Amino acid sequence: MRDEVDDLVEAWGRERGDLDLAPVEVFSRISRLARHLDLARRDAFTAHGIESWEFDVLAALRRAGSPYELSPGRLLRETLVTSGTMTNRVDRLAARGLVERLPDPKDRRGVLVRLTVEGKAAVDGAFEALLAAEADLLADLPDKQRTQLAGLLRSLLAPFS
Amino acid sequence: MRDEVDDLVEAWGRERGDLDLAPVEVFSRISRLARHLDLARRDAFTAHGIESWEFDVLAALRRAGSPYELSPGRLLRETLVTSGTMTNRVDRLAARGLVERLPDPKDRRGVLVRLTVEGKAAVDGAFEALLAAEADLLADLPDKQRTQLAGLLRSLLAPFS
DNA sequence: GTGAGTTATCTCGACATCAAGACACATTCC
DNA sequence: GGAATGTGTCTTGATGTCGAGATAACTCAC
Repeated sequence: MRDEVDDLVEAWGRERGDLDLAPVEVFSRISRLARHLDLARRDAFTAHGIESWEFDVLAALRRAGSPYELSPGRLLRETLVTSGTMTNRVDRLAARGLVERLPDPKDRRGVLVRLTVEGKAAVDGAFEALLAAEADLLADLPDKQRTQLAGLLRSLLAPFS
Repeated sequence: MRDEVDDLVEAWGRERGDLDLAPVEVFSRISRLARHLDLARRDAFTAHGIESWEFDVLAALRRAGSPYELSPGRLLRETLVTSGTMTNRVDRLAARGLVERLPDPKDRRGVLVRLTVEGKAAVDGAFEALLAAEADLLADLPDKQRTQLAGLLRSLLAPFS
């Protein structure tokens, strides 16, 4: 079975036969899979009326557990965006009624972002759709190989933690 | 060895123990690795005075082989951006002297974008730096496992081609 | 050849993001 | 208690991208 990256490596090999292209075989596939996954996510979420960036924020709140509250600062560290972006995102999510802003009782500078009942329903539905879409992409890979793949990816990712 | 995704899966498991989170073990790692790789690319390219988007365009031209010419349309299909973006990118690359625009002798509507000598030198240097950075990320993974990983990723990616 | 439909590129307005800085409040140390 | 420093959030301006539309030129059937 051949994929896009085999073509890419072949083209580079023709032009730069002096270089060891083994890293490309791994990382170019990771980049491309990430791009395809983004599209699959977008589709799965669109069916539930939310967008990817909305899911990222709502999911962080959902994972925090009841009462589903986090500070904007914590949210931006979880989602790896800047503070300006997070202000904008929370504004729009609040306008849609999926989250609400509360004053932090412990710190008068602070704010807490809390998932509403509607927000919880939205993120739960979207997450189930995402899992279904991802399971689909994995359908052809036997369990044993999937586990092996997860393990290999973990050892690449672990140094970053 | 534990990574960020183990924490993520654990958190979801606490909240949604009813769901099979196996797909997350694969795809969340792929997304995160892609993000880390982007940062590593940025660093490697910065040392050579170019940016990631510049590399994407220059590399497509470089891979095409001598005389290093492609149409804007072909370039946007290779790099997956829209036409407005490509016009902007070619403008800026031409202003920096890394590419030049030529009329297409075969089609008077058309334009060819050609790598200059400076552009070729820039992309070759940047590609070597990228390979070195990627090889670094793979340093701890034995050859055999790297090959195995590439193979598993290929079987995930192949359906998209 | 002429006209309809297609293809290639560029232009332009809208928008989300980023990065830097402003502002308010907390905390610490003297 | 008061000054200096730290922390948390929001505001602002610049930038790159997208997407729709405009223009020019090609192709093919008649």
